[in-house]
Amino acid sequence: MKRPTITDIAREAGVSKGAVSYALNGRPGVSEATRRRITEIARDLGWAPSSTARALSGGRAGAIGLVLDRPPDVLGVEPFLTALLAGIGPASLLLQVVPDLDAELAAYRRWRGERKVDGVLLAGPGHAGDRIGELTRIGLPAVALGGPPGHPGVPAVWVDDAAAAGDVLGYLAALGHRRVVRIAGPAVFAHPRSRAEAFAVAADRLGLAVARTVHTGHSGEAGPGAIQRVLVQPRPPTALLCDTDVLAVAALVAAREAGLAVPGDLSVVSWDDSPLCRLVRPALSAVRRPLAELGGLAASVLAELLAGGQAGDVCASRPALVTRGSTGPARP
Amino acid sequence: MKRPTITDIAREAGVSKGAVSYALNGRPGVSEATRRRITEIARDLGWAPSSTARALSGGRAGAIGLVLDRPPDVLGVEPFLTALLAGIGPASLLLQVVPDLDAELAAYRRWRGERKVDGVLLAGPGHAGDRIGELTRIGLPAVALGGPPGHPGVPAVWVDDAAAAGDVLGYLAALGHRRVVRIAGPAVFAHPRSRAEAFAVAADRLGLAVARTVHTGHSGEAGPGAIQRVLVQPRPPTALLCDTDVLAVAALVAAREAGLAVPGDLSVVSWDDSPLCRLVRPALSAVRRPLAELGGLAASVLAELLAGGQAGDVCASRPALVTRGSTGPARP
DNA sequence: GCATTGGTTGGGAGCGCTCCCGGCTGGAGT
DNA sequence: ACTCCAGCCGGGAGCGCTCCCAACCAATGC
Repeated sequence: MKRPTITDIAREAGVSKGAVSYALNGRPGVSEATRRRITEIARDLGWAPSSTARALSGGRAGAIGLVLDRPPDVLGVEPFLTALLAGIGPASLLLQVVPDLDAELAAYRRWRGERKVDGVLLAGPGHAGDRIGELTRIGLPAVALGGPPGHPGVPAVWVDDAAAAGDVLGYLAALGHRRVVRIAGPAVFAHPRSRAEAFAVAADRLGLAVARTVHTGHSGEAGPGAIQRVLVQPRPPTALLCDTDVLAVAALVAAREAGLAVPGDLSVVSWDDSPLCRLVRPALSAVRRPLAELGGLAASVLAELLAGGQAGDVCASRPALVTRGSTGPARP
Repeated sequence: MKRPTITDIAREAGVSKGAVSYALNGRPGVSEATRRRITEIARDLGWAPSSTARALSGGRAGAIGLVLDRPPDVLGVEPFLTALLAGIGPASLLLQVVPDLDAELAAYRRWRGERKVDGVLLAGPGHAGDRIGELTRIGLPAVALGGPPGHPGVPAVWVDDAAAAGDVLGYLAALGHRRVVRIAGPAVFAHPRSRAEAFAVAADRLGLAVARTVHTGHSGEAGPGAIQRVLVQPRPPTALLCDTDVLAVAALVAAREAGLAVPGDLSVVSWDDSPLCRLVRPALSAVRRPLAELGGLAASVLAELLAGGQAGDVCASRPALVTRGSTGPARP
């Protein structure tokens, strides 16, 4: 019950290994008749290419890597991971979870040294430029998920935050909201500065009275406290735009504890949709980002980069605003 | 800037490739002095073993696989995934997300055919026995995460549900609860039947008046509705034990809509801890399963299985009950 | 009829590693 | 001083594939 190799096929077909290799890889060098015959024999024998042998010979590993840098309590990474992975599809994705940046870089170095992956996807909240710099020094091709764009050699694949911010603020402004605060947290697959800019630009265009951004810590507990402080200040916002679904739930909790009705006194929008948004009451209005598409794009851009093509930054399709029960007209 | 190979090291050290191989793999055949010299040169040259070459030669891929069978709306898989991965550590883990069982089996077959992985971790809610059967037919060594135990050739690694059920029900009984309903959902890395039995046995031992299990659908929306029906029946339960954190949040929502106070009228326990449990109000009492440990155990059991050892079922350390605000004395 | 061309095909050298086999060396035994 | 048995080490085959090179073939152009 040994697995067949191209040598077996060659012997069976009465040709050489080389011919079989060319035939099965669909490249020129064999006649159409021979190719068909070889293909047929390969199918009959149940042949499948040995990825290890191919990798050794071709110098490519045939896999890409993704390291999740996960300080223990950063929330909200997970729901997106599966969407992303679903988008990547059947490409071989080597995954590793590490506690900090050093371990992340060590993982890249190890993968590079052992030739386990051909390239990596850069993910997670707040990937600073130095991470990209170190990565190019290591010599691993990479694609940055969620930006930042404009980095030479490391194409970014991201979701259009400007469009999302425009949609959300436009919707809120139409409901009469004039004071909107953004709660910034550890958003995944999104570049924090890009969101900040998008928010500021959209607010400016709409002429909102207040459009601040409040940063919460990265810990799980920091969210509710920071939000509560925002809500009890003089002239509090009438709407909150939260970077993650978990922060939005925290906003719901904080509002209830401050005696504010949602959406009567306060509207809440999550800048990330998830099953959790549908589950809570009131259900959260949310921006649905095309994460599966993002994953697919990232994989194909990386593939093009590996093939030697000059891959550039690419933006996924426009995110959609899903309105549910957590948003309503501003109290006059 | 070519990467060094053992041939380079051999030339540098004035020995043969074979000696270098033995020296660097710590196996007998070279003297201690030579070994040290070779090791030093390898370090100076920045040598790292090529996993592909090693895989080709050794017949081993050096990676294990995990397929997530994810019908679009099954909730609650994600938070555990990262914990599990963190536990697996630096072992190479090939991950793929597929839409259904057929695709899952196809992925196994492909991995097997291309020799991409040496074995797989079986995960996800409700892995039926036929999945295991098909897997052994494919010929891929596997370890079942969360059970079921007692399957020849496919060792199970699981968390002690019986202990958890005993702890939770003992705690609730001590608070005066006599009617407890378990809300069963798509729990991950847990065998559903094992939980059902554990729950029944523990309830029986404590002599509880009511200890039913109510099954919700696998969809995200089915949870709240089913829970609501449980709460409005005559002689409703005074405590709910929910299989997942998301179901527990759904219980909180349902209780509020039914006008029940938590924990005044109803206690809620989540049979899975997560950051979400800490975030909501009241914070959810929960069973904390040692998932990182589970991941580590699974990886080591699989490694032993691959090494030819006769690996048996193994149970992770006892889960801990974390009490928070969602549980209190039963209303008399 | 002969050299030239373009398309096929066979042969074989790697890719970097593991592991077996046989030759070499040293020290102990007589 | 000679044999003998270890322990070390060099040499090389093999893993399954890719890809280069040379040999071959038929058809064409003169």
